Amino acid sequence: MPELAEVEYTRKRWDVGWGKKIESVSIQSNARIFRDCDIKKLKKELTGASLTRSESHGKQMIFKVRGKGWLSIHLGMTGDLQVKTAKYRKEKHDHLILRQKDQALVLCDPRLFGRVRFDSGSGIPEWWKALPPRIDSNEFTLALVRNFLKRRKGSSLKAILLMQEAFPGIGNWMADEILWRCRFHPARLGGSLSEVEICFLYREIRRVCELALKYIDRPGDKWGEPPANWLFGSRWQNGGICPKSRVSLVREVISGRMTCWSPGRQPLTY
DNA sequence: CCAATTGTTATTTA
DNA sequence: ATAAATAACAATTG
Repeated sequence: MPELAEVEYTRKRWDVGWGKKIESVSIQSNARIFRDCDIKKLKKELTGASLTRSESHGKQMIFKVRGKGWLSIHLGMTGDLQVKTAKYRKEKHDHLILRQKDQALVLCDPRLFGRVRFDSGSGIPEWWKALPPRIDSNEFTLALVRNFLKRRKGSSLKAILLMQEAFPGIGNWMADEILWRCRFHPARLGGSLSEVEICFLYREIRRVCELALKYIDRPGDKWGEPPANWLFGSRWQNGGICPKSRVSLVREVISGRMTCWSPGRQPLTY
């Protein structure tokens, strides 16, 4: 479910717990999301500590645990962070609950594709520093995109945009949105783009990320939605209409992922 | 019972 | 050997 902007929104949900002591920690210890994690250590280090700051990077989130280390969370497909009252009772898919005096910080994840880890030490973990350049940073350059397309010249554009080692935070709906704006068929191969088309792709990747944050990551109990003239609002229901060309949208599996595209503006021509 | 799900990764195929 | 495709992971919903 969550892509770059939804992750950023969700990360901030726990901001209300900053600096407040974690009185107790409850963990569903056999959950798959802890597969990279020493659960006993996690519980020991979090109990009595407090969170002091956090950030996100693509689909990853990290929380600083004062004096102890770093808690990081990937939400997978169905993960969510919530804030409940102090008396909240654990529900079926809750896996980590940080209980504070006046509230409970809850991680729930029905499908368990998420991932939790804990790193000791005061400096941010090495693996975090080694993440690929954020799409909104100066290090995310046209040359980076050009080289990556060349390296993956035999893969579809759809598959390429989903590769987190180059496009951290882009997921299924954002990939479709970018290709729809560029007017590229999602099955086109990475090696088929002209220099001008690569520039186009680069620009729309940056723009969709920037605008997704603007529309989705806004204050309130629920994240926002992009405007009605995006593909986003029409892509899920069958028989959706392309907001630009007014043609019926197609939903089909491309490179193993359900993909929505518009025959009215995304021809499969090179 | 069958199909489908906004993510990642191990395994298989080419 | 590499790159790309596919299956698998788990749980729920239509």
